[in-house]
Amino acid sequence: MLLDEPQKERADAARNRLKVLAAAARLFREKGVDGVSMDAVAAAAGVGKGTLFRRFGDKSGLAVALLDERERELQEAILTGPAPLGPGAGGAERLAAFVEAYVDYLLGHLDLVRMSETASPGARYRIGSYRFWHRHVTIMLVEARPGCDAGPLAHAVLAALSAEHVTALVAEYGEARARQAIRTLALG
Amino acid sequence: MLLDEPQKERADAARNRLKVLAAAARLFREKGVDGVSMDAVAAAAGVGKGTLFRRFGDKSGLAVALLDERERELQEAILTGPAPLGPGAGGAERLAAFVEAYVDYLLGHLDLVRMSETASPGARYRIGSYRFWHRHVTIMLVEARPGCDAGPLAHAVLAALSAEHVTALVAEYGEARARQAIRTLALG
DNA sequence: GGCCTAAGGGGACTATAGTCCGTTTATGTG
DNA sequence: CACATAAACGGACTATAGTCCCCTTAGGCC
Repeated sequence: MLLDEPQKERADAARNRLKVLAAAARLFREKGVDGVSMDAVAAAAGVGKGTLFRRFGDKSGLAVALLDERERELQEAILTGPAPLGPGAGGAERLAAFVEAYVDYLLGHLDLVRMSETASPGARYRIGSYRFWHRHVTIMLVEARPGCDAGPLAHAVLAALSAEHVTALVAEYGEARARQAIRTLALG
Repeated sequence: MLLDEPQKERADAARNRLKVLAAAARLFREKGVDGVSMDAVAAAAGVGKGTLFRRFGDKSGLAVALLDERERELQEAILTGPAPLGPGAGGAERLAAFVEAYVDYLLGHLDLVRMSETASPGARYRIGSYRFWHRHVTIMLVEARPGCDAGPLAHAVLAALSAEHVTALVAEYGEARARQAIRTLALG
């Protein structure tokens, strides 16, 4: 028994998972996130639709899997990286650093994040990483603004960081001004 | 030529429009907004699918049409009603009154608003009423917080009022605390 | 009233997400 | 190595949003 595989995954399953991720990444790059159907992903990966859905649940699950590595980097940086994003700085400063880093991440993968958040109603709030961001922002807010109702306020901050909202801001004001506006928000 | 019908609508078209709205309102009330297909609406109204889509564009268009009357009431109250919602009060006070009134409207029709905002990607920002709310909030912010970047900030306030976000807040904290949190937000 | 035309009507058709279930296969066990 | 079994596979099937285009009809005009 290998210690780094707590949940055993059958060899063919692992192979197919990699084939699907590679095919999906390539298709999305070539044709854009919209304009690629799940059938097309399955065909390009050389697997059946059943396999695709069994493994990733739905279209947003596929997007989440493709974003996974980038998300983990950001989460690592928050948990154990250098200040001000990581531990060591004050709540307000860490919060500002998080928003900055999250916007970088978001603008680099806007379409994919959008797909992960909007594929099904309420999908955004069920993704594991959303709960991570929410928890982090809540803790930073408690430190930065003692006495505020941090839980709901953290949701509001994240609402301004939703792919849907940021997409609209970028379309209306351009990337630079949109970024500045979001930055201002988190500090206010 | 009737003066209150600037765009002439044929008699059969008007009849069918009313039949569809009545059938949709009934079905949504009986079975919930999810769980009613456009086919079902067309069948219940006794019209073809083509007619349904020709008239309302898509599912979010149907939701918008059903919400139209309530929205217009709120818009009237803002434009010509008594203060503090209508003209006469200061920007901060009017903004708070708007948020309060909007949350009332939203919680009363959460599923329908949600459908109008999420039926297609970016739908929310294309609806006429969104632009009305945005314009109003922007003007109130300019008055309440001179020098702020009011346009993007107004979008952020409205992001916290999206059906998706409010649905999540209500699910997590209950209606009373969610309402209080949103109220606090707009003032902060 | 009869005609003409543009708007309206309707249902077959397409595209796509997601489900179901009979078949295949990887892998542990004797 | 043969076998058992649980997991994985895959493609036919369903549900539903939205499109297309041919047919019907309202209503202006003589």
